[in-house]
Amino acid sequence: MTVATAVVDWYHANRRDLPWRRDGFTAWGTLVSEFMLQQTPVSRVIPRLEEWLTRWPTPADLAAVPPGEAVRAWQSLGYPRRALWLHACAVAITERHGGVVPDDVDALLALPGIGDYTARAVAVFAYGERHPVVDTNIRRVIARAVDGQGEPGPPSAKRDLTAMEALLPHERSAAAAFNAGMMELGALVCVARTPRCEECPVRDACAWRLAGYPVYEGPRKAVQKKYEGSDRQVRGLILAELRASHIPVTQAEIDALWPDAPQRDRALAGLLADGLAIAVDGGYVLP
DNA sequence: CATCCGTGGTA
DNA sequence: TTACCAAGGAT
Repeated sequence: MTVATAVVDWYHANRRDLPWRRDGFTAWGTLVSEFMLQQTPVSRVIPRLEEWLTRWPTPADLAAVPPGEAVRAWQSLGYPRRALWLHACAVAITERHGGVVPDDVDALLALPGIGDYTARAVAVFAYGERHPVVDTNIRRVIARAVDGQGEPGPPSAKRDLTAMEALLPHERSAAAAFNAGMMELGALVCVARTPRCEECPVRDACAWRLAGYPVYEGPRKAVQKKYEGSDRQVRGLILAELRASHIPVTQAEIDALWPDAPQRDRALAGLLADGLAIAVDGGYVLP
């Protein structure tokens, strides 16, 4: 049995019942879910996703409201620029693609907020196209099972896609199941901290296991800066105030949110530059 | 290629 | 408590 077959069989027996895997889930739903899942865990995405798709069941529905409504409905999913990009995406799909989510990777890549991962994920999971998909889970599984390393090195789109392509089944539905299965394997079994190798469908072929689990010696990932006291935190505080208010938030109210004036000004300027806030008479509002 | 961009859960 | 981690993308 090949690695691909083992992963596909395991996936069919162990896949979680997630909203975006339901029968009849739309391509638009897939696109929204992929935006939300960019760096945000599944458990936090599910409730927001249901709300969004109930309120905006098609791209045209979202495109018809101001972008600030998207930012507000994003709530605390984090990285709120994604809400802005998703709204811009809905506008572009409505204007350029007749309201239909494209199935072509290059057309998807041309949309705001869609990069290499999301473009392929939509083409594969919404439309069943045959492409390799590479996300953080798959990079880790390949690093271990194929390369015999405990952690993936720095991302390299060409190398990662080549590695995935080499394993990808030819038949479209099998290829889609393999992509999903590799992601699910990385999410449930081949996890970052304490992998559950005894449950792994490819343990007998895993290069990392066969090599005796060598400790990773390559370049370390850049450490994420502390959130407490960061510009990100201040931006978050200001944006939460804008989301909560339906009238302009005054400069005085913003001043009360954070004591360090230069940092506060920097955060507000950043929000304005990103289009997450706009200055109006009497203060600041969502776009 | 490195850095910036939120927020919350977990070991 | 701190540090790491989570279906990335833009610049």
